[in-house]
Amino acid sequence: MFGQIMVSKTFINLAEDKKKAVLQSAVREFARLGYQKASLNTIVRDASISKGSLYQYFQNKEALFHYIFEQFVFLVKRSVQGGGDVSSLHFFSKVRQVFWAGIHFVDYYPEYFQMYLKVLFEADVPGRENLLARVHLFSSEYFGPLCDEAREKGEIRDDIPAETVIFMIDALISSLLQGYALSYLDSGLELKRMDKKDISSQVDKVLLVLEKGLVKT
Amino acid sequence: MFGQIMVSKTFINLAEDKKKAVLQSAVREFARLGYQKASLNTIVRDASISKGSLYQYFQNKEALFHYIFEQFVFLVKRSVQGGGDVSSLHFFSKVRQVFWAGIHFVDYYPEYFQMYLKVLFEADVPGRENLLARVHLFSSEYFGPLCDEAREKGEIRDDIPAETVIFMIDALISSLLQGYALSYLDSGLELKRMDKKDISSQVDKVLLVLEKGLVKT
DNA sequence: GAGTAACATGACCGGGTGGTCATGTTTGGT
DNA sequence: ACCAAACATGACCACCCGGTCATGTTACTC
Repeated sequence: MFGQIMVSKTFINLAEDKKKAVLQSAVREFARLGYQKASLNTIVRDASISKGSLYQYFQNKEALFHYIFEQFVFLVKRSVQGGGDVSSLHFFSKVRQVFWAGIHFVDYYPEYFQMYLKVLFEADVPGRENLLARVHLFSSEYFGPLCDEAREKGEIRDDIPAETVIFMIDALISSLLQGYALSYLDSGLELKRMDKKDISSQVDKVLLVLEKGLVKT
Repeated sequence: MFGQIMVSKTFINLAEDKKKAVLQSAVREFARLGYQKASLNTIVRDASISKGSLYQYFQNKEALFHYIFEQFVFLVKRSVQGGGDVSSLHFFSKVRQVFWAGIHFVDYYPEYFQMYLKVLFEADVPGRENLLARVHLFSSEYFGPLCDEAREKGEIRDDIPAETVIFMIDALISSLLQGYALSYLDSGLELKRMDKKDISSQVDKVLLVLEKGLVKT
């Protein structure tokens, strides 16, 4: 939709290697410093191109950034939805799948994820509300039907609104991924140091509480 | 402890009005733009002082920022601990108290809270890990004993480690406050538009799930 | 009221920024 | 072989930054 506006055909037609180098340098810089502080000078130096070329590919800093964020959204969707057929699973198993999709995303695209976190808390990113809305829209479009279905099947209680359930799942996944991606955000779990098996049992514990509650039965 | 180093006695002896003006301008600017992008020029303009004066009060930008963050930590502690005697309450009532202390904190000190959020996701804040560690230390020092006690009393199940419980409470409180403070972080609850009564019932629902789980009993 | 110490001021500095553009180089069609 | 169009280059621009410092102003002591 924005494709034609934010990136020139010169860039589209570029050799694949060069394209990757430019995108990778840009993602890395945006992940490191956020939108405003990211330096185009650094990006062009890292990507071994000239500044003039960058401005031939993208109209300006904003267009470059939006192009990369679009890539991020695409990768997120593919990660969550590409996890194989899920329709036969129990509600909590589906939620577990999403937890794991998140963990894998951070593993495969750590810089994209960190860039996203930067956008979350940087005030003057152009078009930021739209960018974040797109991510959140995906989240509620995905979990909303899941909740409704689970409620119909009687898998979860019906005196808690779907929005509240989504909120809690969102909060727990976000915090878990943030702790996993950035150790200093970890609130005591030390996820960064765990191997996959320990992380798995952590996720299981969180889901157990979500399912059965903190009070022993 | 750092008091003598990071702020001059000239500033301490300043007229209360002027002191407040300087601090307020600085907090506002750091909240708006984060550490790196915050402009000392803007701060001195807002506070109606000269740049030279600012440098007579604080050694540099970093010292000013650390002084303000220290204020933040002090205000947080006072907000959570100053909520009256709590020792006789049930575990979940205590947790509810902390939720409310957070809501009130955001109401009273929105700029301090936003500044804190900025620090969370800004990479090159000097001494950032220390700053965040101090906040998190307080959180686990507060909730740790609470969990242990609740487990002894049999108020919560004993097959979930305290760290996991703290992680979940932390995640839910953080997300709730972030959604409350910054509407674009809201994941569908629209907390920003609620009155206190609706927020209260939202908190209750989250705590109900935490207590009894999502599966109907 | 003179003298001095504390405090206030803003022009100025080196450096980095996003963005521009005249110039040079490569490419491909004929 | 030639030429035009597409692409690459980096010096350059205006602007803003954090930080400095010579100079001015205020306040207090005797």
